[in-house]
Amino acid sequence: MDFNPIRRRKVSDQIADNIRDAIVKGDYSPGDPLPAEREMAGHFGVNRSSVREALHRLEAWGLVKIRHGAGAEVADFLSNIGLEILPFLIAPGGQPNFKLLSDILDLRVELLGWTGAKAAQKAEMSAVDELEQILSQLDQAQSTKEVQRLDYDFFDQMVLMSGNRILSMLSNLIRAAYDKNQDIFRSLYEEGINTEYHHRAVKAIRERDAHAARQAMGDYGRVALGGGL
Amino acid sequence: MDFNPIRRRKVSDQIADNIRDAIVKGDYSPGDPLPAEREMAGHFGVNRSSVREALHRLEAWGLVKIRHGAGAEVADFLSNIGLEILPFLIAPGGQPNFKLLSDILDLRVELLGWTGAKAAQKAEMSAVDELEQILSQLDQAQSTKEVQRLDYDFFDQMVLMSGNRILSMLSNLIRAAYDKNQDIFRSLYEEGINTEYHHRAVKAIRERDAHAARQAMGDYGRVALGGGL
DNA sequence: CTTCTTAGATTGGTCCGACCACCCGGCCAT
DNA sequence: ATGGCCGGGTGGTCGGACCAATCTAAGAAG
Repeated sequence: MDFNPIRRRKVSDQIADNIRDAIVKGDYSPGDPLPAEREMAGHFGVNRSSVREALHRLEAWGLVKIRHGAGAEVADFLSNIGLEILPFLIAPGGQPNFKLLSDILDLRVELLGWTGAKAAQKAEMSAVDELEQILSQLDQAQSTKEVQRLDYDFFDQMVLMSGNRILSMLSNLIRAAYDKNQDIFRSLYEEGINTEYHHRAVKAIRERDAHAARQAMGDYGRVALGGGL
Repeated sequence: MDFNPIRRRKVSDQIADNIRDAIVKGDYSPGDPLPAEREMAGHFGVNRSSVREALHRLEAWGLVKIRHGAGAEVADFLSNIGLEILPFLIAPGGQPNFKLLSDILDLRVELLGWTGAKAAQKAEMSAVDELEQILSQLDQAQSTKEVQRLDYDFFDQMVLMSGNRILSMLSNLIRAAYDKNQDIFRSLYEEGINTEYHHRAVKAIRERDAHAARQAMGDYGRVALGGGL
């Protein structure tokens, strides 16, 4: 038996994806009115309830604004938008948004350094062992894909060690953005990576040297990631 | 004209608030099953559609997980949760979550410094003028509430000047968390604030001295904000 | 006894049609 | 020009029905 899995998606999910893509691709700009619920339902050939559900999900994500009696319109982008749709903003319609990408990398570089420092202050030694284990796997990794995944795992583990929950949430979002656009970020890893910085960071964390850990991770972000774009 | 606004809330909004509060207060823990939609509808005396709408909004925020045929359960908190509900996590049931508060302040201090540095690099001079204007208002402010608001405005303006959109989104979320819990954060401002750091930061930004700007804002975060909790 | 099957009950997903609440624009009397 | 009225369009809620996925427990097979 070797059939493809049956992919069953909720109607409302598909509708939501449809509208979301249309918005991030630029078919609708902030302030533009969206078609009425009844109209969309007719267009898609589904019940109005499903359209409503989709529309309300997009509203919860901050993409659209719904006003009773006056219809729905595209919300003011990038000001109050939920970070959940960040992954979809990175490459709308396949075209990478380089300004946004560089913003993300900038922030990540900063957070890398801080995360290293915090981890050095708070980490349990058992967690450091796990971090070292990930690093050894990273050293032996063959494929680009594997290197990419382990590099992210390394950062995730460090975030965990920092003990800051907000940072965890934020890291999850950035990770989601990376995962959904793997091919775009892959180019950063195609020539392999230099794990010298990782080793410096682990050493610094083990010695509880926050300053050195910050330096190591910050250098890594600037040299390995920042230069790639 | 000085009337109070008439507020009319959607049924589904009230339901969503109800369930959200029950969850963040701890009446339901991650993994716990929620009552069935039909049951809730009967309990609240509303139609099932409204309950569904509320439930799906909470799902979009990452608070609950809905499985077709198996009911809804509280999602694994704080791992994949949307940052939109951060404001409600700060003081569930009126009890401040000090661990979370300190996490937020920690992150804010770090971001303050970075924001200052970025602003020094990228800011338009006209924006610096606006920043200075906010600061002069801050110097003359009388009430605690006013000081609090202007201090936030000062930071917001600097975020704008940094030009990083991700930082803007993040800053909006933190600001929302502050606004919804003003009374908790007010204690930080009750003895007035020392605007020395603000002045140092403005001066550094005007001279495009990124290092000095980072130092000034970082110091402010550590001394004025970090010490209060 | 344990394990597997299966039928029924439970729950979320979708649909339909109806009505209410609200917003907007145009028309009219003032 | 102003305010009030009204009608059409829109989102919000309702109730009821059926479909689809899941769970549960009784019964069959070993």
